[in-house]
Amino acid sequence: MSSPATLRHAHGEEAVADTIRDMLTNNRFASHDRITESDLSRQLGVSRTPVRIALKLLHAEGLLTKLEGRGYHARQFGEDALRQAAEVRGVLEGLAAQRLARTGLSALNRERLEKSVQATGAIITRGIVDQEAVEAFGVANLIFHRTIMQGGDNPFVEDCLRRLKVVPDGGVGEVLPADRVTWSLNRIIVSHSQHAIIKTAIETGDGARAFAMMREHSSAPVEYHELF
Amino acid sequence: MSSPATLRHAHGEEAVADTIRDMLTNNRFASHDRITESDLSRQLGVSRTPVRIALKLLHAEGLLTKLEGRGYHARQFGEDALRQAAEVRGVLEGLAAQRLARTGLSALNRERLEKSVQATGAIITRGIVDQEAVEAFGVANLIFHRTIMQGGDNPFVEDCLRRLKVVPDGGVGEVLPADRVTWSLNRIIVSHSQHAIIKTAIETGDGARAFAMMREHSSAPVEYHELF
DNA sequence: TTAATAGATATTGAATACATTTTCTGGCAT
DNA sequence: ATGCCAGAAAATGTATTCAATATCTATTAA
Repeated sequence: MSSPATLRHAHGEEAVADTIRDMLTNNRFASHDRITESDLSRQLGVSRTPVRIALKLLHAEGLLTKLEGRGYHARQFGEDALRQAAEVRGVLEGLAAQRLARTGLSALNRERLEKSVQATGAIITRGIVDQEAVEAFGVANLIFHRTIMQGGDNPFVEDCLRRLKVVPDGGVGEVLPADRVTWSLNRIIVSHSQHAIIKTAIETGDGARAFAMMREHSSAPVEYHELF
Repeated sequence: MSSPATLRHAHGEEAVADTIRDMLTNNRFASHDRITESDLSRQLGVSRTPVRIALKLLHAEGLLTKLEGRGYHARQFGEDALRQAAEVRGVLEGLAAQRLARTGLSALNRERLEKSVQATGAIITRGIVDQEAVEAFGVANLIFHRTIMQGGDNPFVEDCLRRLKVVPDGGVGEVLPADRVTWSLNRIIVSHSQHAIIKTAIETGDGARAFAMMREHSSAPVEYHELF
């Protein structure tokens, strides 16, 4: 899935931003590389104007740091960035879960959570942690988190959570890749149990429990890999 | 403090964005006004290029909604926007306070909180709620909230809180203006007590209390004006 | 009166040219 | 060696132009 150095979709200004964003998240720039409008415009085969706009947008997104007169750098995230992002994710997803517990689940959201929990349960019953299992878990996990995020029905929660995506593996429902974590059945069992508890808390209208468990679930796993 | 329809600082592309931002927050556009590049460029006396970039940035900030082919609208915030923003502010400031309780206060931050609490205490001792008192409260309140926000030492918290500023009166430490709330000594007493409790919780390292009280303090006041 | 349509208009997107500002570089004096 | 300075180079900011697309409007046919 290596993205080309030229534009995929010939048209569209957003396409330029998307392309550069991909280049950034795929570590196509070394940390010390200076990123300038002219360089990129040559590289992508478009004029400076759309590149200029794209760089400003990406800077506003937090993916680029400005070098004031010498271009941009790909923003570097330190060791603690993932933890910091997880803390924020925790309280925001917790808030969404709490609200959901208050307002009650729609039929659709209820089914989504149900399916997700069933899917992770099935992985555990099968008892084998191969690539297929990890992928299936990733899908179910994403559905679970997205349902809660959107179900919270607060545009600012979603807005803030979107900003955490600048951190590699820091987005909502993203699962640490196999080269960063050793996936074990234990980890899946813990996640599954937490999902199930959160679902129950929401269904019984126990907002405090939904908040606390969701917060724990969303922010702590960064530390769990010291456990298993 | 009516801002002129032309640019203040002749130079700088950011100046264009700042000017338009001011125009937006000062309700210089009717809700149905269509905002287009050409119109604004004429109005501000600059070419379309900087206006174009400014509009895209403001759209990314969430201040404008796109009309796809017909310009932008000034984003309208419904009745619940202030409450939704307050909920998010609550958990984020709560998180910052909790972290601060863990890591401990720097000498500077400790002094800031101390001064802020003393200032609000003095207002209560004086016992008169005139304009001077309200302004003094605003200053002390802002210092208190900013100290906690920044002291939490999590760039994502600050980043997310910054985004809440799109909501009128929704920013950190912003106090509802006199035309939206009747300021009473009661309200100030409640705020002061909460500040004092939060400060104590942080100083004694009681993270849970710091979180809970800060969350309450930052998100609930929207509802308090039904009390007093 | 309504619906369809073609031309006019408005709006955005991109490229180019130019201006301005800042940084980089090499040489010179101390 | 170190600091300073001037010219060159680089980078950004703005204006203007052309192109593409979408919207609006007036006219016509049913």
